[in-house]
Amino acid sequence: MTAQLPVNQHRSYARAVPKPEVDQTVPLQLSVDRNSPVPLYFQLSQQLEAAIEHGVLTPGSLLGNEIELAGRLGLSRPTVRQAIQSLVDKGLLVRRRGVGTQVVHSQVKRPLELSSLYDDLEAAGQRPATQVLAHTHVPATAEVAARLGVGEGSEVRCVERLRLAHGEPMAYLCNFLPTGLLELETGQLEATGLYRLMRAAGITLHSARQTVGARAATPAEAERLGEPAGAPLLTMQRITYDDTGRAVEYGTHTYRASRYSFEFQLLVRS
Amino acid sequence: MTAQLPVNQHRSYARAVPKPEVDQTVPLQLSVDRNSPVPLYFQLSQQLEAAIEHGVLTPGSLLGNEIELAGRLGLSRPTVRQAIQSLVDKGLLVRRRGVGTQVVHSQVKRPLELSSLYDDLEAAGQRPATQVLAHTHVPATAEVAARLGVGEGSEVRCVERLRLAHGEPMAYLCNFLPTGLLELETGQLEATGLYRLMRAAGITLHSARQTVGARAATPAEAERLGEPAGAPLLTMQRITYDDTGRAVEYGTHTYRASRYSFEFQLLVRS
DNA sequence: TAGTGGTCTAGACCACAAG
DNA sequence: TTGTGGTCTAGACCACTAC
Repeated sequence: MTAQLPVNQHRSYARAVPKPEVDQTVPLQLSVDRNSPVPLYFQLSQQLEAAIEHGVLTPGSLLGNEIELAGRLGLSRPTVRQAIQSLVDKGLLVRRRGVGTQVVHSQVKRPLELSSLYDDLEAAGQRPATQVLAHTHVPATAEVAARLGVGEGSEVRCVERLRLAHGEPMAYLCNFLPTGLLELETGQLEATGLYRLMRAAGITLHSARQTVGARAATPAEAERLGEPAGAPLLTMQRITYDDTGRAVEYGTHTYRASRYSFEFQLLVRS
Repeated sequence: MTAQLPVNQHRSYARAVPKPEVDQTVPLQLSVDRNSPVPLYFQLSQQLEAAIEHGVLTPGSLLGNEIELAGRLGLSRPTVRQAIQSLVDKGLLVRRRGVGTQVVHSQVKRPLELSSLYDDLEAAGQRPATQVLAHTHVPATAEVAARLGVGEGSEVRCVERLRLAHGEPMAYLCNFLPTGLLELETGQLEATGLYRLMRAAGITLHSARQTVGARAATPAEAERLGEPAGAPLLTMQRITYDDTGRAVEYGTHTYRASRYSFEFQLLVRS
């Protein structure tokens, strides 16, 4: 099924509260395949997202109203709304009652993801490497037990790693995991990131609580990361939960502040 | 309208992949007021959220199925689904096809909000105060112009503030705003936070891009914040956008790492 | 096989914004 | 007044899970 969607372009102008102004209409090719196993609303939202990404739907442009769009595609209005809503949730579209649905103006990227240092480095073309400094089972200290929700003194897995990029140390990672959660080989830990291994083991990561701070490096930390003594370090502690709410990982990480910073996109909850 | 909702309690046990186990049933009081202007799905989601918050719905417990719940409350299934979905989006519930809807196990708090240092301090009972060090209009440097999406050299508002708690400096805040966006009195800036003033001026904050890092304090910065020279500082840069996608604020902040850290909750996008 | 959530329809009425 | 999104209904069929 295929439809030509007229898109009303909007040219913004300097003003405290800009009003939408309709300038022209651009045809937008949309279609859904009812024989596909992909849900119809998802097909539509992906096409709209691609159109926004590729600039076919320009920032500020108005989508046609939902009823007409549904009619053109042969879908019901709730289905079209579901597609649009998913993009509103991603921050790509804004709805205004009595006005319409507009493409957001800014270069909004992705909402914050549960970031993996390994993936971040790889995406930045930094060729990450990992040295496993220690991989043991230890009794949980009071702090670790509280974070992981296990009994104090019960056995937990402890992994200490040094993450490098281009052969230079970037961060020191210390992680604790409940025993029995997954099999972990030291070789695997040197080849990829912890989150990938957990996902591959069938663990569905759901949420995490993070604390980011800074402090001066101790002599041992400075030595480990190749920084001068007293250099500023970026610190991150994180507890990660799976979809049943169990804590599946507690980590204490220190990053060379001269080499790394956290960047993320926030959406204001409405 | 009132209904008794039976809740199947779930007792978890140590296991790599825990299965739900039904132990007992707890009645849950739910009702909706059809004469209220508050949407029905919202009334329901608020009551469910309160029940989770207060421990009436315990972590791991199963909600009854959607059809039955709809019948008990005299609502349609899509309305009940909308209520449940909003809590799933908040990370409070998890749905599993063929199983049911469960309360998440962990102490998941709020998803990440666009944080305001002023509000954070106030919520922590720290009695925040602000010193306005400068409040001027200046030509935009290339960096500020790029961040705010205005022409280089065009006039922008510049605000420099020192944020204190209990009379102690906590952070140095330097912000740039497009001119004409809102009226700002120095007195207002000393009484509350910038975000509150922007919201009060009718600006709908929508998203922000943040970078968090660390570095050693310069002598001037150390002096300003009452830290020794070379002390580690936590730095944050932020561009905030409104719902039309315009950049409405660009800020460069430095925090005393000994006094402040960022804490936030992440939900893994699914 | 039975029960669950996932998806979808074809309507309806209302609240809000704009002209 | 007109048009938009916001909410709601009463069904339907399907996919997945557990027994």
